Amino acid sequence: MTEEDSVKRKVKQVEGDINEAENVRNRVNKGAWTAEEDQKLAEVIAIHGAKRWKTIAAKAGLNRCGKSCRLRWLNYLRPNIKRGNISDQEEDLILRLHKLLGNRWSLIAGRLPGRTDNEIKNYWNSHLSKKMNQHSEKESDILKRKGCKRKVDTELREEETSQEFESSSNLEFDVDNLFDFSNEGPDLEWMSKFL
DNA sequence: AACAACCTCAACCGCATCAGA
DNA sequence: GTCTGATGCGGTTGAGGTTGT
Repeated sequence: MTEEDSVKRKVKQVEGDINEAENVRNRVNKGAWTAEEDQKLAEVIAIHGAKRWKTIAAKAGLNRCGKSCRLRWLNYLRPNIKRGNISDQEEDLILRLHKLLGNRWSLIAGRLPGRTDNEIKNYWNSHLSKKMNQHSEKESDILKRKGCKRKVDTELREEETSQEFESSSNLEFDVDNLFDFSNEGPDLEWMSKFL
């Protein structure tokens, strides 16, 4: 694609965004969903399937944009959604997958049945990122003081905490299944080969 | 009791990519 | 090959709840 094409595309996208923004200002509902909206959306999806979100929004008589309907369905209304209480095993899985994949939340979520990318992203940002920071701080602290002949009690305790963190990661799960990326498309084939 | 600070999570936004005409 | 609308993704925001002072 030439630079000119890319500029044209950009302009179109901006125009589209402006239109969407105007729509939003004029008529589209925003903010928290009501039980009534949820029900309407679920009914329409049951009939027409979870695709053509703009049409679904219109058919349901919701003053919502398609994007909003899609998000609501995927993160809240979809069947088999697990809510709350991420288990230790799930947390461990998230930590490992994040180490491997980075912030590719949808891929990570794909390995955690019933969990959404949004939920995992939120959980990471509110719980795990802090935990990781604390963990790495402890590690660097110990490294700094490695010259000391004797470890003081507190340092030992910190090491124990660190070991607890590591050992809590030794929960059981199907590694082969977890790290089988063969169905994720060509961009992750390298990972399958690598593993 | 009142207020501020902090935390959580649902929802929105902007952009990239896909798919069909 | 190009255009355009639809979809998917990750980052960000903000309302509401909780905790601390």
